[in-house]
Amino acid sequence: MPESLRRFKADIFQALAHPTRIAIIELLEEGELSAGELIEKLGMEQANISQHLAVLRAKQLVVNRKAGNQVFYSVRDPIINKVLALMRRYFQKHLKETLELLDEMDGSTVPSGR
Amino acid sequence: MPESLRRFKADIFQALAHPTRIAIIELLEEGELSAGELIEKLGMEQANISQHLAVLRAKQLVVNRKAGNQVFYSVRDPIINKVLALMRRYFQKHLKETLELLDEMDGSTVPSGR
DNA sequence: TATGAATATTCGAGCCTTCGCATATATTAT
DNA sequence: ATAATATATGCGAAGGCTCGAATATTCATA
Repeated sequence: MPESLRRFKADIFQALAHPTRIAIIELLEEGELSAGELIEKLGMEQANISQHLAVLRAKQLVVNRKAGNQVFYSVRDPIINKVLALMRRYFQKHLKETLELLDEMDGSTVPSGR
Repeated sequence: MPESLRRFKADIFQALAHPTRIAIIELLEEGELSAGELIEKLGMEQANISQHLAVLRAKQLVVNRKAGNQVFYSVRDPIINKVLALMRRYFQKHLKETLELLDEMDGSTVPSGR
């Protein structure tokens, strides 16, 4: 497999390699949402979300549809949803180690039992 | 879903977001290989491959087994292979647009046309 | 213990990404 | 044309990632 194709895949993973963008895709799994709705649900800066949407658009992970003065986004291909679903399965399968990893990587997340 | 879990997923995607690391995982799909064999097959700097292996290890995408003075690597969970297989399907499905994307993103990949 | 082979780690420079802020564009209504 | 709302884009600082070179570590063998 040529390097350029690997870079193409790598770029898609790169687009998914941000918590906010994962949140966006996961919100869109249930159906299309306007930029404004995404901003509201995520509770982040408008410009910030818009930039992340631009990244997802550039890699064509999402498509947008204009309606009036709003722009609605949706996931371009359900394969992407399947990828995220697989990741959820992976996460559940390795839950214990995941929690330990999260603990190591970020002390603020896993204090005591709970 | 809490932010920490999204970051966990994002970190895994981040680990996959590099052409060399994708090449490593794809080589390992067919069975375990030693670090030296990977270096040879990939034709890159030893230190470079070792660093990428360290990233994959840190995110637990690969596991390693020591035998003598060699270290053999293999993919930890076939789910990861499935993810890459899905990406191959995604690529094939959108081949045309992919080529256009590659063209836009990196002029060196597409010879003729424009 | 010393030596060589295999692998890992550290360090610094350059590059890319992310965020916040400001500004620009587009659409609708008045 | 102007105001109001929705969305996008440009810019700069801070932080993170990648590479190559040098160094360190581990193991087998003598």
